[in-house]
Amino acid sequence: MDPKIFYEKLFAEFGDLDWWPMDHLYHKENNSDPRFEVIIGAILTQNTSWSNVEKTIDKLKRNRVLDIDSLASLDEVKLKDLIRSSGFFNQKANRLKNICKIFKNRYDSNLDLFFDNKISKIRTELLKINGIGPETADSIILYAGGKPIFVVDAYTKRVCKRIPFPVENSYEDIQKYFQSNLKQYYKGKKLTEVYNQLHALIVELAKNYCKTKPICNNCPLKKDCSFSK
DNA sequence: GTCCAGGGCCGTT
DNA sequence: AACGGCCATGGA
Repeated sequence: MDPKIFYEKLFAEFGDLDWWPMDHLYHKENNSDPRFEVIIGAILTQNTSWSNVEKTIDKLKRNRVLDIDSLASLDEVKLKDLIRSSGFFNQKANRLKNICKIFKNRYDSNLDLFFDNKISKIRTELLKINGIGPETADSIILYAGGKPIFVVDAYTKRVCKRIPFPVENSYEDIQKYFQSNLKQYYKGKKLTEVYNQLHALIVELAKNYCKTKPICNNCPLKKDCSFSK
């Protein structure tokens, strides 16, 4: 299936989502850096529903520790308790503290310094950090850094396998496939928005139709998909 | 009670 | 390189 048709059919079904997983965070009164909230959210939401993460983010805010320096120095046992609702709290607490220490020590707690680099350098840097794999790194680059990179998640892989698209089911291959195609089709448009939008559309598709147990009946891609046949 | 959620790490083959 | 076990809570 042509990625452009794919994009357009999903857009026709779900519309302009202007989807941003941490959207609500931007409209609440708080004096913290929204980019940092995105980074923390990206770690916390690993294999975890966002509703569970919201509780944690709110808790961190209420305790006024949702900033690099506070989390870097916060007692780990206390942190585990604060993030409990996000699951995997032992490893996540450890990883969060480690990440904050890195931003504090290497970038003087200044995210401008960190994001003021080329995407490839930022990505390499992120992937070296314990607890940050490809999807988390790319989410941080796209949503916190506002830089154009296409995020591949479990939903994307599932959909790619079922349609199917002519790519191997590896992260990098799928990412390159969509990036090169979308770049070509949407010259002139802001790639950050295109990648953001397509990811949002895929999530909607996967949540509503392309579930673990797919509901193919009214799927907008029924005619294009080989899975249900 | 069971399933699943927008992963990543580590040990084993 | 690929795969399985593991980590943990909360909502459907």
